[in-house]
Amino acid sequence: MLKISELAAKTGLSAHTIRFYEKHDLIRASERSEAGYRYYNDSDIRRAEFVKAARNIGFSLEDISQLLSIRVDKTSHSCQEVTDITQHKLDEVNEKISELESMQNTLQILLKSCCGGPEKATHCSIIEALEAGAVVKDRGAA
Amino acid sequence: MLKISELAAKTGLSAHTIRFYEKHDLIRASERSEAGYRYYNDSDIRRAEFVKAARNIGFSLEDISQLLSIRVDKTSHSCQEVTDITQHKLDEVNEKISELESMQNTLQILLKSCCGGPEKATHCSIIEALEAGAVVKDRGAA
DNA sequence: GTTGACCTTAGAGTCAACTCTAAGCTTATA
DNA sequence: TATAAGCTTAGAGTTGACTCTAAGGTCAAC
Repeated sequence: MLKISELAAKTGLSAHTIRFYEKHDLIRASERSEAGYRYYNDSDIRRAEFVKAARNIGFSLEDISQLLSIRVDKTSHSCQEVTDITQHKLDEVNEKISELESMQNTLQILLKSCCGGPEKATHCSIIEALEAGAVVKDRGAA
Repeated sequence: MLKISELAAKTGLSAHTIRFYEKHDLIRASERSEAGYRYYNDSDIRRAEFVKAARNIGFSLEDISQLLSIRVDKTSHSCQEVTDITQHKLDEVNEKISELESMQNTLQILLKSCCGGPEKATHCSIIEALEAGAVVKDRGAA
């Protein structure tokens, strides 16, 4: 049985974050001491580690909430539900990557075009490019 | 001279956003009608388009604020100041891309490992991987 | 027996960049 | 002239994931 600071040390989450996750039903402390201190058993610890692993991969708390409800009752859920969540996350990640690569590209071009020296910025090609509307791609309603 | 909705149409920003940018000193309306309506002249419009271009590339409002102060007094600033801002942004973008690629990688591995079918999730390999601590990389204090 | 580290709670604050609301003028159109 | 579209303001709300605060109770060590 671990106290909250011990669970924090074990998972790499802060005690604050653990309480915050509890409020959102992601982590539970099966027991409490008489004084109200949280105590985490093995099952609680595994659940907390599951949450941390999912978080590291980039799943949102909402995603994790769904994954947890699958985890606690595996026979009522299919693999497809799990892959749907995972695929959806991958789609999001892929989209963000392309947005960022587009920015990366433009930034690299801008950097190459500019001397970057102590010269006055009077004819700075980066400023000029922005004035000319150095358009990459409108990120729209993303 | 354009009214706010016309500037909005021209730049692709919303009127709300234009007012919001004004509050943050990014965009100005050089004139106002007697009733208080904003009117944008050519210089205002170019400034607004500069802001939009910089925003599309991914610069923060804070970055843009700096770029604008260079733009309005180019002789007091050097190209190096501009490339510093740009390089810093590129570094940020590069870091986010690697984080996302790490997530992408893990998600792809997870998806490949799972049947994704209508089978019960009893032995779902994605859930199992998360239980085993499918660690990618701690995103730390980023 | 007292310091200091640790725990509790409810609730507020943070960040960035919007986005919206309410209440009330102004202007253009039919 | 009436209606609708458009403009004004200050200020509040949104999103997601924390992060911190205040005020106080608990526990281990010296």
